[in-house]
Amino acid sequence: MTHDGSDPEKLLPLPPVTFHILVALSDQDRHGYAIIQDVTARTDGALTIQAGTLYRSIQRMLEQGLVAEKRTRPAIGEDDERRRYYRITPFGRAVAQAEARRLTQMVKLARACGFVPGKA
Amino acid sequence: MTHDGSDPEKLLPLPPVTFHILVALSDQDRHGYAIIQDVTARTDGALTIQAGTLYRSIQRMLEQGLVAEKRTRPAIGEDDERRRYYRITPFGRAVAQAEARRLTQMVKLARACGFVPGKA
DNA sequence: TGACACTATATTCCTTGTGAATATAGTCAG
DNA sequence: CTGACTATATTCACAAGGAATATAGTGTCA
Repeated sequence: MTHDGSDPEKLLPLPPVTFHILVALSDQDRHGYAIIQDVTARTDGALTIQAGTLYRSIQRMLEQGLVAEKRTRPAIGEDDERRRYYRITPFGRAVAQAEARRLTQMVKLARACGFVPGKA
Repeated sequence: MTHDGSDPEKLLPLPPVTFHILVALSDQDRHGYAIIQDVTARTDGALTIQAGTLYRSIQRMLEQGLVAEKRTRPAIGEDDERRRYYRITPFGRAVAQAEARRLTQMVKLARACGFVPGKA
C-alpha cells in the first residue's frame, strides 16, 4: 500500500480509464474481465478498455490504494479460479468523488463558453 | 495542416490541457502566455498550465487543425512583437463540443453511482 | 477435427501527454 | 543590480494508453 491516503486532490486529474474502473466497482466487486465488459456496457460501446491498459491500471490503483484485492471467493460452483476480484476502497471512493467534482467544473466551464447546447 | 478534418470523435478523450486551451480561446484570440493566465483565472488557481506543456500542446493543436495562428497584430502601440496569437478553428470548436458532450456523460455516470451529491 | 471465438490474466513495444527544469531575452520595480 | 514579470521554446524523464502477443481453458460450429 504505497497510497498516501491523505489528499484525494493530489491524484487529479484522474486518467479516464482509472475513473471508469472506479465507476465499474462503485456498486459491486468485480474481476478484471468483468470490469472491461461493464465499462463497454455503461458507455454503450463508446469506450473499450484494452486488456493491457486494464491490468496495468489495476496494478497502479492497487499501489495507490484506490482499490484492493478481495480474498473471499464466490460460491464454489460459480467460481472461476483464474479470476481476481477487486473492490473500491474508501479512499478510492473519495478520489472518485473529487474527480466527479472536477468533471462537473469542466462541464460548467464548457457551458459558460457555449460548447454545450444545454441550459445556461 | 495535418488535421483530418473529418470526425471530431477520433480525438477523444481530449487531453485536459488541450480542452482548457480551447476554452481559453472560445471567446477571444490570445497569445500563449495569456492562455496560461486565463486558465489559471478560470479555474481559480486549481490548474496552472506549465509553459513547456502549453507550447507543445499548441504545436500539436496547430497540426491537428484545432487552432490557427493569427496574422493580424494588435494596435501598433499595444503590441508585443514576441507574442504569437492563436484563434480556435471551426474544427477546434466542433472537437471541444464533442469533448464537452463526453464530459457530460462522465458526470452522468458519476451521478448514477453516487459519486456526486447533486440531483439524482 | 480443426478453426475460431470467448473468458481471463499478463507482458512488451511504442507513442503521446505532462511536469520540471532550463535557456533566452526584454521590461520594470525596489 | 537583483529579482520578478512577460514571452516563447527546448530538453529530460515519467505516466498513461493502444496494439500486439503470450498462455490457457472452454465452447461453438462446420
